[in-house]
Amino acid sequence: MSKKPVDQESQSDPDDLRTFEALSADRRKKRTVLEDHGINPYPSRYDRTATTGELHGRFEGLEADVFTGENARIAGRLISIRGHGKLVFLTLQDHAGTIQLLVQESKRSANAAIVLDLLDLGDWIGAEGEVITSRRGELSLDVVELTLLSKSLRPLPDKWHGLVETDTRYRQREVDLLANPESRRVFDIRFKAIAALRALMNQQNFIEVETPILQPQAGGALARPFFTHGNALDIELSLRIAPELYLKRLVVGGYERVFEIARNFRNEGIDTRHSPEFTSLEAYSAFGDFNDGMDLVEGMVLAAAEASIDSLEITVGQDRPINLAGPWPRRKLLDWIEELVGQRLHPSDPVENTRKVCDQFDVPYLPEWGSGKLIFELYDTILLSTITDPVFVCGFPVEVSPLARQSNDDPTMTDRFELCIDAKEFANGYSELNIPEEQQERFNTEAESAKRGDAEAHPVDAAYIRALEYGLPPTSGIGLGIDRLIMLLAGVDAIRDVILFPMMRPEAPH
RNA sequence: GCGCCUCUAGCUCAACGGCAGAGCAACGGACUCUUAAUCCGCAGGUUUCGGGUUCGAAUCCCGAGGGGCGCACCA
Repeated sequence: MSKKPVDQESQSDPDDLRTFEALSADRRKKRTVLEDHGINPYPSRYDRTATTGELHGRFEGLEADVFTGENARIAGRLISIRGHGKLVFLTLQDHAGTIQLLVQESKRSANAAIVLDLLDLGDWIGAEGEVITSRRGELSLDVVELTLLSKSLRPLPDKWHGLVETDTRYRQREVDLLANPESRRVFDIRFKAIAALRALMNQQNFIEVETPILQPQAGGALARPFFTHGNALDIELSLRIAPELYLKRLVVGGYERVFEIARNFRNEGIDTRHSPEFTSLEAYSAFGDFNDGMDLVEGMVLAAAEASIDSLEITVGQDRPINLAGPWPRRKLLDWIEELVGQRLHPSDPVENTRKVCDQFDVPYLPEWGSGKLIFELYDTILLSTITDPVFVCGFPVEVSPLARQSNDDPTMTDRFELCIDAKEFANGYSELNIPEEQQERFNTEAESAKRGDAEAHPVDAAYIRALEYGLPPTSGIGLGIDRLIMLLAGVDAIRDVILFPMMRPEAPH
């Protein structure tokens, strides 16, 4: 053995390496030193007297270099340190925002000096002192006492760039939230919008209910479900794809106005606008029809916008301005299609004719689809993409609406609408089909397509038919896609940016 | 499912066939008004993983894994 390896060995002393392990070890070591000073790095509680938001609210507009004479105790995460020898500036972040701590050697306690010396970015701390403004005029706490509330053992992301990698942002949302203000902004919009929707529904006398997520048979929408197994009953269960059928059974039971903010699960593709797990708000209201549904949806979206962003002007992505100002136009689907393709189409048309139009516009189709489904495909591919500002598209073929009531003047069409904004569907609603025999027939038709291999056909639901036989009043039903609404309000393009913990492949073991 | 792109220090990014670098964070030091503080110093790497080509690979090729974006299905 030569001398060289010995030198290398001493240089690779773990204490000297600045690898992640060493960064973390530094912090553990500081924690130990704190304990040596008799300081508990994980105290059980802290009495704060104010939040950053309260302080900024109360003392906004003070001149520079003001001593208010008022003491405060605040708590939060340490996100920045700017040292000047005997004077140190800290930035503390709590749920409401940030505030500057000014720690002067001449003012701080002996304990505060020890804690200050052993702090790391990311630590949770409590600070007590006088509310002042700095010479530059920034509201600050002139710190007398510093308390460590919880030691952070991992280094924070770059304070300027934050956490950028989408993979890590989604997998470790807690880090994304603590490091990226933009991410917090998006979720604040989400929580405010949902709270506003709840408040609106309560105010309109809707009862909030909960219906099964584990169901013997998933219905209420056309989608592929997830399956699981229930051990106790030894049965196969589906995760719900929509709460619709159970909610209408509650209307049968006498709850005239019900709604549910429902997590739905669909075993389908993941992309920027689809998540296997997503949230919808469905509401059912006895004695109304689909026109009432449109009124309700418009009110919901406007209330959510007002509460969360206080604006009806939105820019989505880089450059897609949307104006939410109502009232929103209500346009008949068949009229609009006629404008786009240059001829009047109808579900009762011979299917060859409708196929010809689809060919003309490069809209692909399957041989078993009738004219109604083909018209819907034309809507989905060539009409939807032209929409920017909100519009209700009204009147959909029976063939693609197995749970909607037939129009009074046209048995091949239903009283159904979709709300479209920015080339996406946001809400769906209709006058509910409440004639048991007719519903049974619709189910039978769906069962036939299932037999032909359509994995998304609506299953026959005997319990639902039985419920209808007890009598469902005329009912207006709507479903609003919450995630897409939040995307719109926050102006983001990816559904995973509005879901706290989106579904990801499990992390690879190290 | 198919195609394209991507993975480099804890974080954000360079280097694109020729010694693996910077900023932030860290560590040591100076500093009582900074706020992306500043200044001096020091350190930090299995370039996602496994093969291959080459005198030489972060770089080129093949494969695996993670992620992203399109297309298809769906809301």
